[in-house]
Amino acid sequence: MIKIDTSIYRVKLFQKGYSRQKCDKCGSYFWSLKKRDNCGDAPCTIYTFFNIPIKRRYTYREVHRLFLDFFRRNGHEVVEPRPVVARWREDLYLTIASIVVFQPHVTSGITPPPANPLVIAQPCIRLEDIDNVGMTFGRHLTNFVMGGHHAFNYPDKFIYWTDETVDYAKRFFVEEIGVPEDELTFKESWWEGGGNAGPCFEVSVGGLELATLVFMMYRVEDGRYSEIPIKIVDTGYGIERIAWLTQKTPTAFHAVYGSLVTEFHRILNIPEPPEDMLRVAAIFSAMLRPGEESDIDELFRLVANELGTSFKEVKELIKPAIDVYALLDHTKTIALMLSDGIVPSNSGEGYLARLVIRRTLRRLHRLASIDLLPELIMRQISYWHDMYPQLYKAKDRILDMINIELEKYRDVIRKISTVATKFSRRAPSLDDLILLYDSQGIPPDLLKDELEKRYGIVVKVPMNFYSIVASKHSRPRVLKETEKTRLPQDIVAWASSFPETRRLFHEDAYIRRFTAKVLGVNENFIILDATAFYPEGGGQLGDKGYLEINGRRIHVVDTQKVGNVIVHVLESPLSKEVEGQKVVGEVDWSIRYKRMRHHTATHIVLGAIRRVLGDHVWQAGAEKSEEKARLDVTHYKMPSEDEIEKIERLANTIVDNAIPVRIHYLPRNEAEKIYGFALYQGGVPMYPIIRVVEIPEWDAEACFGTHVRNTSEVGAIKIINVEKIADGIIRFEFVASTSIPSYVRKLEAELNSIAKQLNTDRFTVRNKLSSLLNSMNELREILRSYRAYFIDQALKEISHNAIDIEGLKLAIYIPYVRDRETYREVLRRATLRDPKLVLILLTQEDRHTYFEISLGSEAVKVLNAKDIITAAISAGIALRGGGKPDHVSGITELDIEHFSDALKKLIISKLRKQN
RNA sequence: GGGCCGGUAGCUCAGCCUGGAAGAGCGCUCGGUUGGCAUCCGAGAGGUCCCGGGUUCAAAUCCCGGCCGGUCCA
Repeated sequence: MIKIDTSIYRVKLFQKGYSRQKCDKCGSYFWSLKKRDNCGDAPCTIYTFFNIPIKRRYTYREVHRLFLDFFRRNGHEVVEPRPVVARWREDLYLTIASIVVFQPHVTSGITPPPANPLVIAQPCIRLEDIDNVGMTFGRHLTNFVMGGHHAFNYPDKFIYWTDETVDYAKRFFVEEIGVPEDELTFKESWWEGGGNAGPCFEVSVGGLELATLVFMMYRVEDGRYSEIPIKIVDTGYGIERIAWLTQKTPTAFHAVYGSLVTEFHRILNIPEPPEDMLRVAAIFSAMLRPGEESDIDELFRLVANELGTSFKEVKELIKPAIDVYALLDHTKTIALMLSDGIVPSNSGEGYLARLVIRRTLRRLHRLASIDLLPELIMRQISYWHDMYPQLYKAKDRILDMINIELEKYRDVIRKISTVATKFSRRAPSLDDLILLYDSQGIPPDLLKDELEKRYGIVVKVPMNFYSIVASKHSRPRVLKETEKTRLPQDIVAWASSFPETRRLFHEDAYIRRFTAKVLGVNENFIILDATAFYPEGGGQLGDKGYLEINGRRIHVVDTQKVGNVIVHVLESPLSKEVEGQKVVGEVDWSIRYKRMRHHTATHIVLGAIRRVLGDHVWQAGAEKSEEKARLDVTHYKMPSEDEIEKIERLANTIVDNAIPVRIHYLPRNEAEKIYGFALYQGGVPMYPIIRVVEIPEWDAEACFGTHVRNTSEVGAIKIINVEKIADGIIRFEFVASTSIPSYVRKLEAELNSIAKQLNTDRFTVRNKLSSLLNSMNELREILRSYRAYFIDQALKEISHNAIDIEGLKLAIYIPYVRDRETYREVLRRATLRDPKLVLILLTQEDRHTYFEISLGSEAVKVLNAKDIITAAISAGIALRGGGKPDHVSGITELDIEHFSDALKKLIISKLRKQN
């Protein structure tokens, strides 16, 4: 934070009897009508709001309405809330605050706000404090509605600033909610987030922070602060907390979830704690410091003291109730995330959904049964259907996804029992536990329970286990993939100094030949004042073709863009002298036209997939080349053959219907209003005006690419491959138009070459193959009997040739078939049959002799095969090898005859020495 | 996006650290035992140790690259 002029906190309201005071506990400065010891915010105080008289009780929904109405009456336009998945942001997955709705386009000045000033009640999801939810009786939640009134002050247009903002807060709380004014405290503070910062007030009543009033006025870059031209009033009112304040229920969960609290208790078969106990606990819960888990026991102790009961009784009643509160919160968050189109996955935003689901299942598993999850979610869906109609609409899909996640979790539970047997003797170390959680998702507490139950083994799981795990992971930036250029750094810098290139391909996608002026040349990169060459973007590759300069023809091998400047990549460097001259360019039309058709085909296919699989389908990546198109989408399971066929058929219907493709330019706010955020399938453009490519009543996307005029030009669409590339992401590959024959030709060529290898034609290849397989099986049978016969003969030969030496038998075996599997079998059987046998196998290989020596079980007692090798080496024989006492193998430079003689001598002398 | 774990018989997995003749249980086939319910005994079939390179006399095992699955973190 930077040193700021604290006079910004001296707003007009405070002249009416407020005084600036310092908190005894945290040392912060705050403003209040009344003299106080502390800042009035948890954890500096316990909750006293239960004793503050408030005009009346308001339900959660009433507070919601009251908030919007108050600011509407005071000149703010009500703006519709957005999904909890931040589709319009490249750098954030979830909507974590109301201001997120206006970042970065409005806050950076690219787009005007939809209204100014405005008010919004934005559902938000924040997962940072997920472990504290429940424990703090509702101070922490993973989902909440942030009421925000915002004003954007431009240098030439001032709306309002600190005085009015603080005054609105006072009036809302005092006049609308009915809080006695002397109970309000305004704490001076500092806010930072999302690259912006500014001073703020935290508004509290009786220990409960109800609103934050931020005056966003700095940009933060590398720790440096600079003032921004747009000064933004960014406020956040906690609708849940305000409802809690007026209702004075023991917890915020009672105020928000009403009858669901009792329902959840009943379904989970967990008794509700007596209200007086709960209330005492709630009052002290203000002092809980999140993250300090020992605090929770301290809380139970305080409550037990206050009520004169035992610690044990308090803990046994309150602890399970805390779990119920967490489940109330988590199940609603899950429903919201899934209904807004998140698909659970092991990476990307889908992981965030899985994270909440896994935490919920872990708790359910410990408390009751994971099978209850679908029912709990269903209760949330029906309880909230008035505020969130999308929940009910997505009901079937939500349950489908939940059931898939349940099945995955059951796998984990099954794994626990397998893993537990590994630790039947030895308790797992901390490292073991971390490895198991990290790599297999096995929660340590569940393994601990299993081991204690089954083997009585005591396992210690440290309190801060999960933070130990988290600290083991590196943390790269939270950025989604941003558009990257394939140009060298210095070329990017060079190119950005040029004016915007006129985009002829947008004026008319069918322009192939054009005239333009050369603005700049740098080695083999060239920039023109206008071009019909499409630069890579939106998954469509950069154009190829050629430029004619002074009668010379130079190939363009690629086209890229740097901001609004288009850079042509030439095959060879060009002299700077051509700058200022006229050139004629021609786009390689055969490639470009195929790409255009694949691009339009991609929009058609996406529309078809969304209709067949559902609205949760979102583009996760795409590439369009001349030979095929690739489209990755979010979906929770592999589509069936049926669904794929349906998609293909539907897509081709759109082609056959010959629908004109419309392209229009719309201001961002208007485009979003008409088409929704589904516009941003391929990414979010950073422009005030959006280029919308629309296939009427089928698909509309913000898109930079070139498209055909009419869907019929796509010709036809053939899906050629569908695969799961990550959990929750399905890849579709398809070909369109005149690329289909080349695809078919490739298939034919493949089939023909197979047929040719099988010495047949492609129509009889199947028969040929099955007859080949048959004869292979027959041969295998015949081979088996030959091997048996061969082994039998070899065994006879060996026992016939074996000579007696010093109480053992020695045989040399030189197989005349090169079949390792067979002569290994000979070695094994021979030594098994005759325990006194020492069997030497020798074969001649390219440049050396390969040998194996096998000993029977009796022979091993007097002779070690490894010793034979060492003895041979010390006798000067060049050989390399090794093995076990009863079997060695190796190679030698000696030929078979000399080597076998030498070995024989060595073995005999060795045995003699021993006797 | 990054880290970690795994891929061996139809299934569940051991073996890998420390290289040396591919294993167990279940299932399957056959024979016996048993009135039946996960009966018992014996015999047998079943393998691209994920794929491709490398190191080595020798690779399921060690090294490199890839594919597939899982999982954690952002």
